[in-house]
Amino acid sequence: MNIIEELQWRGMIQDIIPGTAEQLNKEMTTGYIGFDPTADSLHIGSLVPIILLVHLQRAGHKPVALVGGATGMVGDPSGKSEERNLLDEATLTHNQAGVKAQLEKFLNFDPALPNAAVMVNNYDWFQGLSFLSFIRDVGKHITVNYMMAKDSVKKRLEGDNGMSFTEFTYQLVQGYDFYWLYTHRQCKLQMGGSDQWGNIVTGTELIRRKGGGEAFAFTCPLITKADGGKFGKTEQGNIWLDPVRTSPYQFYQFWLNTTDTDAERYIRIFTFLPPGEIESIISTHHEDQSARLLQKKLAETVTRFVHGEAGLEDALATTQKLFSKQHEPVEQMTAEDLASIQGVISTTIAKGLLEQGMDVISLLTDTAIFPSRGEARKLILNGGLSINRNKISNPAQVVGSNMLLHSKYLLVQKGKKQYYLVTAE
RNA sequence: GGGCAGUUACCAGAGUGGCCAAAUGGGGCGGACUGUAAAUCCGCUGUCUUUCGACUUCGGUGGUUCGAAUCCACCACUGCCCA
Repeated sequence: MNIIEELQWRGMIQDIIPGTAEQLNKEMTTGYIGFDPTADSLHIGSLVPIILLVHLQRAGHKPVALVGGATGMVGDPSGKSEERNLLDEATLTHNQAGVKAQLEKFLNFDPALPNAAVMVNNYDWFQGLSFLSFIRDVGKHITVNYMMAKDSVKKRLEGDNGMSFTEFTYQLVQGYDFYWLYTHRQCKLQMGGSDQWGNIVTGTELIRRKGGGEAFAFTCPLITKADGGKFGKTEQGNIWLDPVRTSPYQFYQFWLNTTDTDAERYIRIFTFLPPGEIESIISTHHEDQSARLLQKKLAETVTRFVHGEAGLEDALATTQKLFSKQHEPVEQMTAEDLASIQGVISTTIAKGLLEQGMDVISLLTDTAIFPSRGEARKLILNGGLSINRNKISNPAQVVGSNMLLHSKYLLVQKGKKQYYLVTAE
């Protein structure tokens, strides 16, 4: 299986320019993907492009990770129904640094390698480029008709939010990136999400018209959920790659909660397990779906990839403590068990308050487990709240220090899966 | 510059003087059932309050009125069309 065949098997190729596979078989090829610095951490959605670059490098090609310092200033209209807000320069600089630091963990930048990964920032070549020379040297080669035919543009013209000139220009800006990398770094391949196809093709077009060169590209389908919901979102918000924002435990839980149908697709996309192994895991899973072997393997593998062995161990240990003996009394957990729970949202409360006894609702809002008293009350009335695995059904319930486990902890559950550890101090 | 339309809760979108904390749908959260799955059914979804109820909200600011999301004036923003 060559790299393209493998990626096809994994369901990671949506559109592809003819000749791409041949180019990759022919010689070591430099390929790039752009990352937008819209936040100071990448999230799970960016994992796919990262994985594409890793596949590329594993196949012996040279990956280039482009941080979009310049494109981030413009705003990509692809897939957006509204004009984006522009980020200020300070935020962008900060975000670029964060994104860069994360990318460094996944690719091998060792300069001794012939196909060492490289990181570039398109701000470097845009910063000195004047508006006039851009429209003369770049804009001249692409017609407005061509640009308007793009889906991302068409949608916005049809919708009622309009589109600024700035966003309209985006595809040229990104197209120029490809051209620049083609001429300066012999980069012949661009990859990306399928929403990038239009931008990518503008790049290959520019390379062809302006330099008479040939460039290649393919895109990966956007990751969806079987139920049509947004991928990568939970009650807590986005799933980030930064362990400070999303702990390894929460990250692991995200994957573990994947539905059966999604898990079969995800394990191909998000892990590097060889096809044979994936097929055998899937068939074992079909024999006994309740064992959730597939989800466990997926969660384990992806967590290890992103957070390393130590992060995975924390995630597994916490999962074990919280879910494996769910029906046993919580008193069996030792103080060490509780103290070492990693990654669960934890808060503190003054011990004095508990000694006097406080009502549950105040406890829940004081610890920020709930933003409002009404919401806490409603959840209790709906039967969704437990403390120390005992359901609380009375909103007026008083919590005293006698409820503290090892005279220090309270294990609060919002629903079945969301745990909070409250420490009295 | 001119004309027209619009701005409502997380989103979409009703409401056009009191019955409006504001229909409906989606999303979200919770419960039951399960396998920390799916499907299904049920509840909740502005803040405070055990309940009654009180308070803040319908782009902004003023005004008319006993009473405004609803009427008027001005401002801001957005879209469409004409120049």
